[in-house]
Amino acid sequence: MKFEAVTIKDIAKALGLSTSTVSRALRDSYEISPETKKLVLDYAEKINYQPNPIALSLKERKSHSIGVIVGEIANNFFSQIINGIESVAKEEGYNVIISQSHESFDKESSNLQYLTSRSIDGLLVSVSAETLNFNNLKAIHDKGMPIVFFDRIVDEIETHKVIVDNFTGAYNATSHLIEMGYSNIAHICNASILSIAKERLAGYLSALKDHGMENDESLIKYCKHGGMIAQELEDALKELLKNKRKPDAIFASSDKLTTGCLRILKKKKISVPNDIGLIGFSNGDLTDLLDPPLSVVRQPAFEMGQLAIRMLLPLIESKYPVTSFETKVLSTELIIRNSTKHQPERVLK
Amino acid sequence: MKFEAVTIKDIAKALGLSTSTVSRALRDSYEISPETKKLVLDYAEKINYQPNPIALSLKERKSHSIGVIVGEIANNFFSQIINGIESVAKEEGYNVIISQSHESFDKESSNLQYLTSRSIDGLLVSVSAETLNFNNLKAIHDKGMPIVFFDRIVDEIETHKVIVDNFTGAYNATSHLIEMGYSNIAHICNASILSIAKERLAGYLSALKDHGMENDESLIKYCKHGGMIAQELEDALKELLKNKRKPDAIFASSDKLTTGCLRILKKKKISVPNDIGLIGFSNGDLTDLLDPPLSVVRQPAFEMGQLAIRMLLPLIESKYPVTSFETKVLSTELIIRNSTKHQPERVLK
DNA sequence: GCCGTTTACGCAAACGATGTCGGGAACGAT
DNA sequence: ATCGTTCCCGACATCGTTTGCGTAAACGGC
Repeated sequence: MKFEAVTIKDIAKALGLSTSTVSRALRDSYEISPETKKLVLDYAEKINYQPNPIALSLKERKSHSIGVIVGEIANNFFSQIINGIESVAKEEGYNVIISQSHESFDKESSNLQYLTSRSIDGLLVSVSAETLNFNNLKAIHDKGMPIVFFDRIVDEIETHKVIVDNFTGAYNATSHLIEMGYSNIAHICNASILSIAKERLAGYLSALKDHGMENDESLIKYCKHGGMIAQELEDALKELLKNKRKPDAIFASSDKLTTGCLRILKKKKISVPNDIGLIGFSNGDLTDLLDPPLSVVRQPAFEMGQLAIRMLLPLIESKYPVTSFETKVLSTELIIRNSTKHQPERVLK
Repeated sequence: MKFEAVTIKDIAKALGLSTSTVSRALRDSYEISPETKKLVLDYAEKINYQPNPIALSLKERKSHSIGVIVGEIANNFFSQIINGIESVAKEEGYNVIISQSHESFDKESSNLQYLTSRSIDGLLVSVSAETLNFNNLKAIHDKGMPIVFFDRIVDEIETHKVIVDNFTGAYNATSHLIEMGYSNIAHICNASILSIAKERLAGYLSALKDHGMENDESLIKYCKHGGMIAQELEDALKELLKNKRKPDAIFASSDKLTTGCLRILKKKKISVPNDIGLIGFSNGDLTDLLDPPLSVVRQPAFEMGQLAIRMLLPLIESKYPVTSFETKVLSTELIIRNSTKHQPERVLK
């Protein structure tokens, strides 16, 4: 059963005008007399005329839709980003089509394929944890599709990018742990190929070094599915706990890894923060209510989303290929709560 | 800068054929000779031809997009529903356009307006907490737009609907509180106009009655913005705590209200579950890690999403108006954790 | 009264694809 | 040789809208 819409032709017929006249009247062209304009406008209003966006898209070769690829919308970080994107998109008359990679390379590829086949005007992408090569993205970009990367960027593709200062975020989180008295600090991160994983690892290492602590490779664990597969995190943690240098604190690199750690530690009856301190990147809205309340590195996700689309639109609307690109870097915020609070030694003081 | 796509014309020109022949060859029409078909198919493959969905939409007067209106995607309940919707949509070749009401009637109306102007084929709706009248929805539905309601349905509009058994969910939650020894059970719910609020209230009242407890109006509080405005929940709770019959347990009607209660009670240093027991509808994925772990009524959100779109598609694709509708009711699940655990009296036993 | 200019509108092509119709070529049957 | 089929394929219209161009009518200047 279809939804019958009124077209410009209906107006033309009803008023005894041509479609061109109606079209121009609606667009307030100088070629149309004020009387005719009023006639058309009033009638259009009366029958609630809505221009058909599909016809317009065909004519303009622009769909006014942009595709967004995120890990999963259930993740607060991404849902906040999407809110930022949508707030701008709506203002500017763009549609947003969201697709989720669920951190799988295959899903990401098929989403990419799907989105481009749906003729979108541009793409906002945060690559999945599993992504090993960027050939698909590169091919699409080379064909002229405007892309802006956010969060998990791709160095190999030259375009605008929006990230946070992952290095400093990780540096501060690690330094905080050190200052709280933790000395064997483990780091659980995403697949090592990811930009965010590299930067956060570097921040972690730099903080250790600056505080005169040595780097111990056995305290660094990679979760190449970003924690989407529960087992990989469980294995990583198991290895850490069996490690001859046993960690007394964990810095986790993502939302899922952080809360995942907490869940496993609880199951193993390991007390946070007394046995092990825990801090991680997270934009969850319940971290303050957890047991214990989590110390987190928070990212300005809403702003990232806004910025990303604000950078994308000029690429879409530019008549000539853009050749100069920039990478915007936003700051993270360190929120200290009880999960990194007291070391046993400190309690005794 | 635009993304130049290859069209059927390019193929026709390159092969010295007409566009109609190419079109038919691609659609494997019997009117085309096997040789020509192979020629066209091979060439199309080679230059990676993708049919333009916009042109198709214009021709077929179908956009192959459906609109979804939810409260907010940051809410796990809704993001799970969306996952369910997308899983089916993708299979069936439909696009999903998500819009968030943020529980505001104005935003819902403008989203509705926006979605219909984008020529969608159908609509999946869970009305906002603030929605006072359904005139907009009704007008759109009367014009022939297929709509399926889920979660928060609208009785006044006759169409397919998907809900959970809110009555039983609430009944079981309330009964559980009673069985745990709580006797002054408050209920915090959404705007009283909402279907879910009515049904859950009824379940709550019925459980009280069946256990020989009397209904006390002063223990029932409505949050007409669904907890989106922090103050309203804080006020509701303040009143409850000042009430002459002071509640020793709270049954909250939604995710946001449940975790919101917990946050406020913590701030007021009121212990859950010792001072006050807490249970609520929630699909959050961290409720087990909260302090205390929350007892919840969980809804099969993913299935609801799948069911909703599965009911919508026939409405869209039917050639004649559908006049017979059904309402599917799914079961909720009661998950018992510590937030409803022990009453002081019980501890002493 | 002739011509140039302005005003106000219509015609038709175009965007990419599909579908209806019609027709040329090849073939067999008579 | 003529006719009827069948097989392939092209011309054209169409979906709803915009836009370049053409043009009739009105008007003003001399």
